[in-house]
Amino acid sequence: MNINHEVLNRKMKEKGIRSSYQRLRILAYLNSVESHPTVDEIYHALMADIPSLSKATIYNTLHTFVDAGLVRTLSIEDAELRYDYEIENHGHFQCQRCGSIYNFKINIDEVSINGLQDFEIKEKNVYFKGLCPACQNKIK
Amino acid sequence: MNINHEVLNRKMKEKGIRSSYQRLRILAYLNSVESHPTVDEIYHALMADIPSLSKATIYNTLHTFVDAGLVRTLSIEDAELRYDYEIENHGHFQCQRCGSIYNFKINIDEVSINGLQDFEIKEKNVYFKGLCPACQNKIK
DNA sequence: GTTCCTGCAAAAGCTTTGCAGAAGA
DNA sequence: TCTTCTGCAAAGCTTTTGCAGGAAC
Repeated sequence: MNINHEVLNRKMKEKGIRSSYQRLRILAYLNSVESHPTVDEIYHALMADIPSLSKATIYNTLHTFVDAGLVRTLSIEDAELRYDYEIENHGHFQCQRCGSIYNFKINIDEVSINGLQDFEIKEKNVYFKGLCPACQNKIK
Repeated sequence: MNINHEVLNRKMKEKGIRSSYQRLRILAYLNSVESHPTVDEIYHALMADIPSLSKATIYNTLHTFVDAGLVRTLSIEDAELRYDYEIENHGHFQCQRCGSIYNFKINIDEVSINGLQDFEIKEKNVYFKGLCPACQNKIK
């Protein structure tokens, strides 16, 4: 087992999640990719190594991770939910042509808002939509 | 036909959408409610007046509206899409306890971002999650 | 008259759930 | 040993699609 896997196993135990091979591989995959994969993408990526892997297991595992605060969901008007290993505040940009999702840095706390005086804010999300550089070139 | 309906009919024609009774009623409903209804909510709200109304018609109509830029979709990690008559930039707050969605004012353009130098941004969305005032009181 | 919309039904796709066997603590 | 997880299958939901009849232009 490589060092990264030990770190991830420790993270799971810290959150009170029992470790298993499937859970470790799913978490490691989320941790390794920059995209924000759907359940289907995770499934196809791991199927080669874990032929017995079931989609239901991926759904269950991701719910466990989300409930524990280990990963979070991200939805940008998609039919499928996407999952994000990063918990820290950052924005997401989705290209309307190719569908790819990119991260960007944003300090949302410096912006002024109005109308949430008595609300308890626990999570802030920002997502932009438009055209990525590659797709702008293709359209020209 | 009331004045509001005339305005909405004109709006549809401006966007090149053929008018119909169902479309008018769906658009009027979106325009009248402050919530951000799902297809199912729209369906149940209009069923009493239009017993023959089909869900497929609502789906088709909303796609037509979205494509024309008359309404927009809004998704906050929900299984169902929600629809929003407001096109202007504003933020959405969803209560994690009761699920209600509230609008708030935010001037997202005043915040600094990093990492989207060559991207063409067409739409900016902000959504927060947490507890609304009513649910904070209930928990205490 | 031609075009496009509606409603029904069926299909497709994502997600959840029940359960028996297997694996982890 | 006891608890919890996995994988399969089936079910549940949301959304899409094909088509005949009807409404809008």
